[in-house]
Amino acid sequence: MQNAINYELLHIDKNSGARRGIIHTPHGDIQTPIFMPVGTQATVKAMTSDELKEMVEAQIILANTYHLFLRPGHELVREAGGLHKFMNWDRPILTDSGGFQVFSLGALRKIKEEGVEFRSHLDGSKQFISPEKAIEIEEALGADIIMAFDECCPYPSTYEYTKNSMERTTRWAKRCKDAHTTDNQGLFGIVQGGFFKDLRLQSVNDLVDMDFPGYAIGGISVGEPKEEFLDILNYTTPLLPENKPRYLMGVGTPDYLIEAALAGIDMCDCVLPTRIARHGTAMTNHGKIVVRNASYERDFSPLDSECDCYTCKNYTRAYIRHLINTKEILGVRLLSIHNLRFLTKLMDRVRIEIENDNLLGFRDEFYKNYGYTKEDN
RNA sequence: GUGGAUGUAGCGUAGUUGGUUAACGCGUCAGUUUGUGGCACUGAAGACCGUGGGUUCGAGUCCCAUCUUCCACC
Repeated sequence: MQNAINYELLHIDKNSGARRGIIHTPHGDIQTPIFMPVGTQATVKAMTSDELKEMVEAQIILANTYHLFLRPGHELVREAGGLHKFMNWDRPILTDSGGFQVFSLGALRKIKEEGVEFRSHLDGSKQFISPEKAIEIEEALGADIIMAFDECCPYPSTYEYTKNSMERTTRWAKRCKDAHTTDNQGLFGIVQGGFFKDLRLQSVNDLVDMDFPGYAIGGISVGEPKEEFLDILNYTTPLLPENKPRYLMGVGTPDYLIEAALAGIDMCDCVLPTRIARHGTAMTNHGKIVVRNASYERDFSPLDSECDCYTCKNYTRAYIRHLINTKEILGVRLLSIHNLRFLTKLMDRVRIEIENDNLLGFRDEFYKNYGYTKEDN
């Protein structure tokens, strides 16, 4: 079976582990490192496809298996012609498997070897997702990159719990691979093992033996101190094969994205830019600003004077504050455009700095402007 | 003019038979948010309880007067 997903390594930063590359997918190429906006329910909240392409310049977006399975149902999406057609997005899509919901639904689920029993957050009905079921759903959705069904351990978890969970995730990864039938989708394995290096090493080795077209690091950025995040990130990433894409799940903030790239990560995703946009916060080169605060009431300057996005070129902080405080949907849209553009632009810059072997230098410069040190969050 | 209601935070209200720091919603102010369960969550400031007397150990609560606003009647 020919791989749907192929990674082309272009350059490695001489002063760090950072790498510049291209991921070839059935819906086009992705320049890496890349930040991927999250569109859980087949929509990056408040954004049209055209806005994502023209204003944000997103190269790939995410959607979620669990949510689309519950509503509208994967069979309906299949009938619609797959996610790309359904949501009018012709660039690459990645679907998360529902593994994160094993973690985030907490009390609403029961984990067994066979799979996970969920109680639907919508109507309380019992639902069951196994590795085979997750793949069936993901194949119906039709994303370019599909994720194995895993368990994301909470922080902190005991060694024993983490080990059992990680080994089960590995068995599930094998079952996902066996269940996977399509040849136009690349199935990525997910490295677990919590905050224990020997478990991370074991997870990587077991998954690499299965030969996936790409690997993700899951189970970090779940509430741990930044130091522990960096420790596991910098330990785990170099263990992954050089000729496959590496995806760090659930990151994040500008500093985490830069650290991830430095470690040799190619892809990241996070709800943060769109979520904080909906709650009235903007990311800028000088730190985040809570634009709904009174200090911006008469601030007629753009969110970020160095930003070239649609929002910053056309609207002021005072106006966006007014929109957010009056709960006008345009406020959410303008902030979402800005925050997403801010991160895609940040990653554009990261790619250039890698080509110049200067990502470390850029990190220090960025941290200085952003107003925090390497140790801060 | 007569009778009846009404007055508690910026706004709208709750405050049992009188009993510690007068409650709630909205608003205001600030903080949180990392493979989005819900999309919000957490916290703070803000009230001489219309005013003046009185009863009582103690009054937002009871009594008297007065003012405000509203309703009905003349």
